[in-house]
Amino acid sequence: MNQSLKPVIELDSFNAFRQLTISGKELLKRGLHIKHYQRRTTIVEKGQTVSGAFFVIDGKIRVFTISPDGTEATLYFIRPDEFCVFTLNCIFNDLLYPAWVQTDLDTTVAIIPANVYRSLFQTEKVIQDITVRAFSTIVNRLMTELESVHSYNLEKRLANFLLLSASSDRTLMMTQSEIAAHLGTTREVIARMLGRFVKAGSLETSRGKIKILRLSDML
Amino acid sequence: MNQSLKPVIELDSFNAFRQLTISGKELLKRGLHIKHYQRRTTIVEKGQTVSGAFFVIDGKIRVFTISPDGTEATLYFIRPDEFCVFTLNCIFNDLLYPAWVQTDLDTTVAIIPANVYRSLFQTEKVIQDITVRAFSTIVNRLMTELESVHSYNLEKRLANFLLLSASSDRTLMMTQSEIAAHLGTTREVIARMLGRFVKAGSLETSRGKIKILRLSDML
DNA sequence: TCACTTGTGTACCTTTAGTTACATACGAGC
DNA sequence: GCTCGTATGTAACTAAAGGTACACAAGTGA
Repeated sequence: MNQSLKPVIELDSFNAFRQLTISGKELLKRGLHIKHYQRRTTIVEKGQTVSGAFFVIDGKIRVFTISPDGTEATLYFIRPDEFCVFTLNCIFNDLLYPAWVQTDLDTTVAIIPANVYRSLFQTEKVIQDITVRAFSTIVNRLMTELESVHSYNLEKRLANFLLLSASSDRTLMMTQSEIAAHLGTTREVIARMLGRFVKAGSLETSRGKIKILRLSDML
Repeated sequence: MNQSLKPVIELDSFNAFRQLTISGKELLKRGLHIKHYQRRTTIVEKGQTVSGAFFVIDGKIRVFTISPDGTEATLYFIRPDEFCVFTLNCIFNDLLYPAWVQTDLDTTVAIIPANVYRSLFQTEKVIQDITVRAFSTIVNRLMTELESVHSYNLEKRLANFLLLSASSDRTLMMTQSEIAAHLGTTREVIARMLGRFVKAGSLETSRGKIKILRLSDML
């Protein structure tokens, strides 16, 4: 593969990286790795050492925990143009990765080696800003999630999840098992709740697909 | 104003602030406010605008949410020498404060106005490092909390909370209602579980006080 | 000492969520 | 159309946690 060309092309397409100084760009270019993963690939496991900062170029990544009994629960998603904050965390504090990571779609990731990222953080204002903004975002997401876990019952959280996950045509291509994994519960419970929503006329379900009809009744 | 002396004294007692440049120290000194609060005082409410970065000098602060039905749940504590990350978050993103804050003990707080903090962040390496470290810490705490909420039942979380909160003599001066507020549940539930622990010989309880006898049986 | 506030113990009931166990439905590929 | 793996629907049961209600105990202060 002619990978040598690719990083350069990719780099210029991000506002963030375009604002680097010349020497910053040089440094970054030398260290950067681009990786492609297929949908539903586990790319990091809990306890793994982290080689660098993960930056999502394209696709979508899911960060989740697995409890002792095996049920998963999504902590947050990483979308294009975002850093995986846990990798930043590991880099700055020399920690092991604290969760599992899976691609949710076909995904392209840029990996900036730890020492390169730390150097850039020292000297490049853009990187400092991006870092702080990334941490900010994730703190908000985690807090919101924690708050909603303790404030709302599963039905409300499910409704909320459906609304947030639905595409613009109010459709959601996802199986009940997948939904259950996001919310940290089991398939049967989701089936029961979706059943109630269907009975109330709020949803239509079919195999691997949910269509939202009336949002108002759900929340 | 003869307040000008106080910040200087306080300032020098922190490693972090001692490492500031001369101009950084000047800037900080001009803007810094020191505030004292009594134990159990609500110092920030959700939705409030935040004037600056809160730094705990002495005492202990509790950051918590309140759900629609009125039950509280502790998100995390802030101890001496730590920043309140949510205030940093508000400062960098111009947000309203997302939770409630109460002093847990008599507490002294340094408040660095938003614009001063942002300036310092631009130029002072120490502040950049402190900021990132503060964010790191909180991301870890929130993630751990989220993980344990979804992985463990209330009894295990209670046991864990007791062990972490107990002083070195394995004693905890706290009422059942307070414990309930930390874990986001009700007093009765805590009473029931403590009752079970007592029956099992793991604890001794008296009014406003819990003594841990055998930790091993609890986890 | 006595009234009062605050904290504790506990019994009973309800709701919510997780578990077990099947029956059935869909749809891609032969 | 038929087959088979995967997805869904659902009923019955269990467990966990919250809610109600009240008795009682331990300090507090007039």
